[in-house]
Amino acid sequence: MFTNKNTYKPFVTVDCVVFGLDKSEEIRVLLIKRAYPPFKDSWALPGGFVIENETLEEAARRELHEETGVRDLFIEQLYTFGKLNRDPRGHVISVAYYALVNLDKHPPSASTDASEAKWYKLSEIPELAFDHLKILETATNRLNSKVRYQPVGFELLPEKFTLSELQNLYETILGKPLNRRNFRSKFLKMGILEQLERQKDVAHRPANLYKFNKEKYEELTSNGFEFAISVPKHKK
Amino acid sequence: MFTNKNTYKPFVTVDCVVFGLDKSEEIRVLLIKRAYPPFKDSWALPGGFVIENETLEEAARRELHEETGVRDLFIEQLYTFGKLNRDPRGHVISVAYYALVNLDKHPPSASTDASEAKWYKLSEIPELAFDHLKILETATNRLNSKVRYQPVGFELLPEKFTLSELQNLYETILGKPLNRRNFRSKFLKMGILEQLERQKDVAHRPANLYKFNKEKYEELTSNGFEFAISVPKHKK
DNA sequence: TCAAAAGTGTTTAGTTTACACCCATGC
DNA sequence: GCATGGGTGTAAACTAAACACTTTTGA
Repeated sequence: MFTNKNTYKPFVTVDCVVFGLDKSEEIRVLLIKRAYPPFKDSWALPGGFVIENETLEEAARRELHEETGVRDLFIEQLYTFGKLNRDPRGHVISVAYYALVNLDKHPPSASTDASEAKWYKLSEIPELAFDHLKILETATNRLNSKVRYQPVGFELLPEKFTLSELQNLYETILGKPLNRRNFRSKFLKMGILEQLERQKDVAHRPANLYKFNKEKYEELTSNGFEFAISVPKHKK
Repeated sequence: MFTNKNTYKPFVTVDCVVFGLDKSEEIRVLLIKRAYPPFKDSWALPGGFVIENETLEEAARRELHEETGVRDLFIEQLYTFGKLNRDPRGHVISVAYYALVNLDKHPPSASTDASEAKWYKLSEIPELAFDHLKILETATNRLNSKVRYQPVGFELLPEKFTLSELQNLYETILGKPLNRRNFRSKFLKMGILEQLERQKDVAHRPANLYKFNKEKYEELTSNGFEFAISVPKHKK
């Protein structure tokens, strides 16, 4: 070791903002009820201390699995929070991640470490421990800009989805109504959706199902294609 | 303290990618020659350990000042690097920042802690310590997308600049030639540039000088304006 | 036959791209 | 008077936005 033995070390945690889309087509966030102090019994983002021999992303995935049972989801680093008084235990730096998941695959249940885990609608977030509200706000902002420039929305949908479901997702995340015809033609013209069979047993004209063709997306991208969803300026 | 005394703590450092624009209109990066092991005498990004009672951004600004003498520049968090073997001293997590600065204000000199500091052209980066090349690549990618969607380019220019200087900057960062008339009309139409007096003592028709009107930009932004510079797809 | 959601075409406005010539200055 | 970079107008192609009616199914 070359470092001075007295080199100061803050604590390092990871926290995860897990976004999920339920059947009612609302975005929800996974929160856990803290089983131990500080903030015992408060709602908080799943997360915890980074341990030895573990990268940050590994820590995020481990904590998510331990506290909520979910595994193998789309995850990306969000921001690192290092304000001095964000944690009563001392100088605790939190590397925040956000994750996207489809709720059909990961139903609202599974809790092990934490005393409870629950999917909350964005409009009904309870008071949160630490600076977790700020982390959550940072994550929703990031999600909002991310869906416009990268095809991450599909992570929230089931593998097969209708164009209406896709549009609903975008409207929910962007908080604005989008024109149906423009939305459809835009996505279809991109050529990144693979058309599948039609819906069955719905009480209306059955919609076509599609899946996201990742290979095609990557091929187009490497040829200069840029994924972008424009948001009308004058509609609220 | 509520934490178990045995809670594991990695080291936490900050590293800064400082971009500067010199008079020859090339982007340069500030590197320091390391005065101590590990990687003694190697070139590296300025940075160092986070100390007590200090936020991450404070640490980044302090290290920058100590090692290179520069102060008060535009700085933003980039990404946090936490791979296990990125530092021979053990588990060292680095929170990276990037900064933008005009080289006229901060000439290539000032070194205190480090044995040497130097502005390198992006095309002539020497071998770097740790994973600093990766951090630098992450930063150039970020700068590339950032200038397209936020008016940060002005941070690299002197307060008063010509439209040609602005265009040069964009061409350098984006790595593509832009059409002069389209570039000019686009920026002028935005209404975020304030026209000043003309250049003096140049051996050609003197150009108009402009400055970035931040208040105007913020006013427009709050009314739905979105800053965006499109990059022609078919030109290399 | 009705309700419910799917699907479709066209016009208009705005933006992006591409292009070539004259202008003002110092030397 | 010439070299140097500054400055301008316009047409064509494309993209975004706005709009209303018909189709298919299950109940």
